[in-house]
Amino acid sequence: MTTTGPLRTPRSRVTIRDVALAAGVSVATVSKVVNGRDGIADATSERVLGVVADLGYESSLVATSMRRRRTGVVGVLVAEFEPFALQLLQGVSEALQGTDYDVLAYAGSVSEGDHVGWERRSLSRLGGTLIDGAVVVTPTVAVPTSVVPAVAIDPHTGPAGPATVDTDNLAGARLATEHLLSLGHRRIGHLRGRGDLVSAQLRERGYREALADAGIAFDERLVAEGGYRRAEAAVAAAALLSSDEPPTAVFAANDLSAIETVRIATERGLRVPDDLSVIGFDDIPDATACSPTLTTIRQPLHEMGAAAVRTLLDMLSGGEGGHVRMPAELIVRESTGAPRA
Amino acid sequence: MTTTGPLRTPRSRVTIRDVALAAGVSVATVSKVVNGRDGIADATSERVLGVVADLGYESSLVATSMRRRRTGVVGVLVAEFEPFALQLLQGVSEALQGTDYDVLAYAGSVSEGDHVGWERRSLSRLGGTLIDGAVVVTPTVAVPTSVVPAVAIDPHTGPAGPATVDTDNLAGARLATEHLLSLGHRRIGHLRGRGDLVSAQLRERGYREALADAGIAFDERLVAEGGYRRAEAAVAAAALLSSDEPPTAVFAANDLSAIETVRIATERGLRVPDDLSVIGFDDIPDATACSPTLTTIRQPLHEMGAAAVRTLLDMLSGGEGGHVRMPAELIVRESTGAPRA
DNA sequence: CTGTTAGCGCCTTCAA
DNA sequence: TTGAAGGCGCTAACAG
Repeated sequence: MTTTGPLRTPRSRVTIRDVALAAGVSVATVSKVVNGRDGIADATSERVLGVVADLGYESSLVATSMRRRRTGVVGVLVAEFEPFALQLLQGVSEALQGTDYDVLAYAGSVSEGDHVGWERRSLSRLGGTLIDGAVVVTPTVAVPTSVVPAVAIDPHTGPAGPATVDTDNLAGARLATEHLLSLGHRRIGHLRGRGDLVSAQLRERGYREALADAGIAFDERLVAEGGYRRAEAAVAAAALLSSDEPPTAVFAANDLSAIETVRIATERGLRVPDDLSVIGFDDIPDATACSPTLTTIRQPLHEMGAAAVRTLLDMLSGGEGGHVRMPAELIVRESTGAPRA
Repeated sequence: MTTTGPLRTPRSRVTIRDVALAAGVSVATVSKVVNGRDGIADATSERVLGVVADLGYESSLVATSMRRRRTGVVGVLVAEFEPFALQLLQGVSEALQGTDYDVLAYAGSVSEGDHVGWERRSLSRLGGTLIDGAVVVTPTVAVPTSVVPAVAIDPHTGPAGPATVDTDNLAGARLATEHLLSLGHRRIGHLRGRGDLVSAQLRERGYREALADAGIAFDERLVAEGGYRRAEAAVAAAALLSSDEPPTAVFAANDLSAIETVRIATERGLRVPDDLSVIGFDDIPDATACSPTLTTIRQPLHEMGAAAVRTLLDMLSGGEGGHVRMPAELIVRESTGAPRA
């Protein structure tokens, strides 16, 4: 820290040129040696490799990918590193073990705010150069596939575009509602998800259909806007619970909303599940960490990640893509029970 | 797929040149407009911006970072996307909200196997170009800081190098052992972590010290090698439980090992915690998802991620780095209880 | 105000 | 068997 000259050179990274210089060969030769191209004398090769080891040279992923077609890296593009995306990431990563692909995850809207269209931006910025293909998590708009093969997981627009993986939201919502019905509930509330998302619409439809099948009339007063988000869900839950005839059970469109509902109910002195049953959707890790643990509809996130990888690998070798729909599963835990009396 | 000519041009990504061509200006001008440099006529600027929007142009992160010094991206380098790393990643990501840094996570040994030294490789490949700084999760060797500022979380070598964040492993292990002692256990087993890691050594030392303080002689037969890994831990747990005088409680060096221990015990008809108490270390999400839920020593992973970010940001603006040690916390759940009779 | 020139680090022809 | 030249997409100097 003594010399703060105009040209700060903090022992920059070792480049191919440094290796070439030290080995007394040309840059091209080093490149060939490092990449195992043949047509190099054994002696030269050894010498170069020695220098490479000495200097700790590693080719720059960035420079390499600019010049080469293939990088051997699959990108997982997310808006934000939240539990849902992280589970998916884990599934993707596991499925990629044993292949010759590395995984790179990129959160595109960390510094930009909730900018809709982050997926397009990320895909353009990374695609064609850094990554050979992408798994895009919960894209808000159609994923352009022109830049690089991409498969969308749980796309907000439903199965549009060449390749998607999602969960059977309709069946899942029916499962949730039927579970509450089978426990004896008749006044069942619903906390909607974000109205502009296909998944939320399907979850509400499943709720309505299950009610109809059970011969229960739909009651608009039992439904509120949870928006898939904590804050919004809290307000909605409070409204629902303070109505004249509050529900005895609530189906929240996702676990985040469900957890908020439990919190609000508890604050008001209601016991879950004795006074109020709550069921969520997703089965994020928090669903088992909260108290009481949350009954929910599980989306098989790991398997979805793996399915996305299969589709992507297929596309990378010329395949067409396709749509995969995973089953939803009811996970009964502590937050649901029979209504009182 | 009809024309497989020598020059495959599958609607490649839109480059700055396409924009320049379409707008009838030079490449440099487009660059200036896009980057908000001044000295451009309003008319030109507007026209270029129009074309940019039309074509959906986004600058390539790779190309940009080759030319520029700063990329505005912080890298989180992990060996593998497993729960521990993912929690940390979430902490890092949250702490970076509101700054103008994006997050990029890279798993360096997915395609390469357990190659020791993945951190050096990843750092060299990404550093200096793609990322401005790095948070390296559980590096196995000293992290070279020459390429780019880097802070190591839970380094296997202990607080070496310019910047690290870790948990007080010694105190944590004492907490764990003292918890079992306070429940009345006297024959307490230990599943070691990987012997070459400082964290594992400290955890064993904490265990021994706590026993000594309680006046209990150390018994080598109550200790086995769990290696921090599922498979190895299963074997070790089986050995421990089938000894002549099996322990009534086990302190496993991490949650993964603890969960395996519970599984093995259950298989053999032991009830946890009635017949055997088990305590882990880490508090990964699985610790609440298993049954019975796991008593453990919590490492504050989110906070550690945040601490790493603080240190890194400081280094990025010329700071020196430093060592942060976080407290460990006992989380009592269902897997521990008093010994029978 | 705008275009030209010169690379960033690397890989791939093509000559020598 | 090796080296020189060109260029991937972009930006930072410098000319015009």
